[in-house]
Amino acid sequence: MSKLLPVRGTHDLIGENFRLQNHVIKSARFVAEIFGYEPIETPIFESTDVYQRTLGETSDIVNKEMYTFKDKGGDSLTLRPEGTAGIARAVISGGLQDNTPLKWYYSGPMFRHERPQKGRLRQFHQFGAELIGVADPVADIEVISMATEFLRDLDLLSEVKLQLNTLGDLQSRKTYRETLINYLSDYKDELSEESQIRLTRNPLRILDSKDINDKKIISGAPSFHNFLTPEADLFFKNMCSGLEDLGIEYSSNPYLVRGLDYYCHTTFEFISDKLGAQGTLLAGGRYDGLIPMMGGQSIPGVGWAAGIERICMLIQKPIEEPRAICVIGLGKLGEQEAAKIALKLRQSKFKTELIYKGGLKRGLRRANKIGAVAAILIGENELTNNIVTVRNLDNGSQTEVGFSELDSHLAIYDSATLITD
RNA sequence: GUGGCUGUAGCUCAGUUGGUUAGAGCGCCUGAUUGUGGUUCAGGAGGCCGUGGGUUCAAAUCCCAUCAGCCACCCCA
Repeated sequence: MSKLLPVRGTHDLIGENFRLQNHVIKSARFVAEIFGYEPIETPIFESTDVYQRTLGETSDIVNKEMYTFKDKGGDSLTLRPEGTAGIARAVISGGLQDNTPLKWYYSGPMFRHERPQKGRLRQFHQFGAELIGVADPVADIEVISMATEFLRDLDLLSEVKLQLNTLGDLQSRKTYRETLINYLSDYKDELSEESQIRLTRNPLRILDSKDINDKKIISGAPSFHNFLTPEADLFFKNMCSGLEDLGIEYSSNPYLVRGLDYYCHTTFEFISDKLGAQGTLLAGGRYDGLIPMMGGQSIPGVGWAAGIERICMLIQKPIEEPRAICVIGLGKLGEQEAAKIALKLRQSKFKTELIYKGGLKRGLRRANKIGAVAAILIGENELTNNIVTVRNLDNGSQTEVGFSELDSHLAIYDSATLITD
């Protein structure tokens, strides 16, 4: 047993797992490009206050989950725990506030110091999309529609459910917050320990408590939707009907409360029941207050982020990769020729595996192990006759082919072996 | 940060009420085939039984501690 292990909550991404993640990210990029979004990459760490100011003083992310450190100049820096705050910072830093709408997508690692469990890591990957500068619900609709198409392309739409809620505008939230505290105070002693703390810090979050008793109390609570200002109510209704027009199925969950402070109006989550306790695989909402909160102009935004690892957990079928052609040279001259042929194949974009050493048997065994479609054999016979032997590894048939006809002969394997992107 | 479960070969796991050289399957290596893979057969390598302490004539097995992993709470993608 080695003592050299990856840091808790991190792991190495190798082979199939890596390919699967790449596949998911590739699908997401593809959809984002189709929707007219542009790629952006912000740094993996930011000044600590980028997150501290925006995520909310009461959020757990700020309170206990951030990887914060001082650099050699004494500045407090933080490994990004999520993507949106950094994007908002980039809007301001880049002087892009007059260039709206900004339509961006990003992907990369995020860091949170949490206790790892199923679907929860300390370094994990997100893909996200942001639409900045559009106050109308068309933006919310587009962004949700994009998430839907992303999941459809991955064949996951039947596995997930879309839940929607509105947090209203500031006015709505303020009124409701008071009403809720009023209501819950009567039950204060019956609430779970955690919810009693939430009551003073962030009462809205009691709404999505998992505690059975809390749920009972909440079911009698006044409904948020009755406290929406007419504007907020209209916003939500317009968005819902827009989703319906696009044939997007959703259910309304009045208890869906996002954890981060900058959300307002729309919140949504795509949820699966196959992921254990961490059922949310893609979530987002509207954050009109974020950029002004950071000192920028009053620019609205909507967006979402998807947990790549969580999405990967739902994908069962293996990713199809091109199969290789193996080039096996025998003897010194054979090996030299093999290297030349391998390069030619590679220049023709065939996935090519050059066998470095060992005899024919070893070479073929390796070819079989990596699932190659064919092996090209170059030994004494071939060298003296200026040919190569092409062995079809699926049926064992062999063909002798002249050097010049090799490319055209291999065309029969094109669909299996060519690397196209 | 709190709780529950689990640590035996590269991987997945057996290991009876403590008892002598700790096993299997898969994988790996060699050979049956010195120019022919996948199947088969024969053989081989690989273990401080997570770590440290304790009980005992004797510990993979019982006790304590510690570390790690998983799952859950919390929170979130």
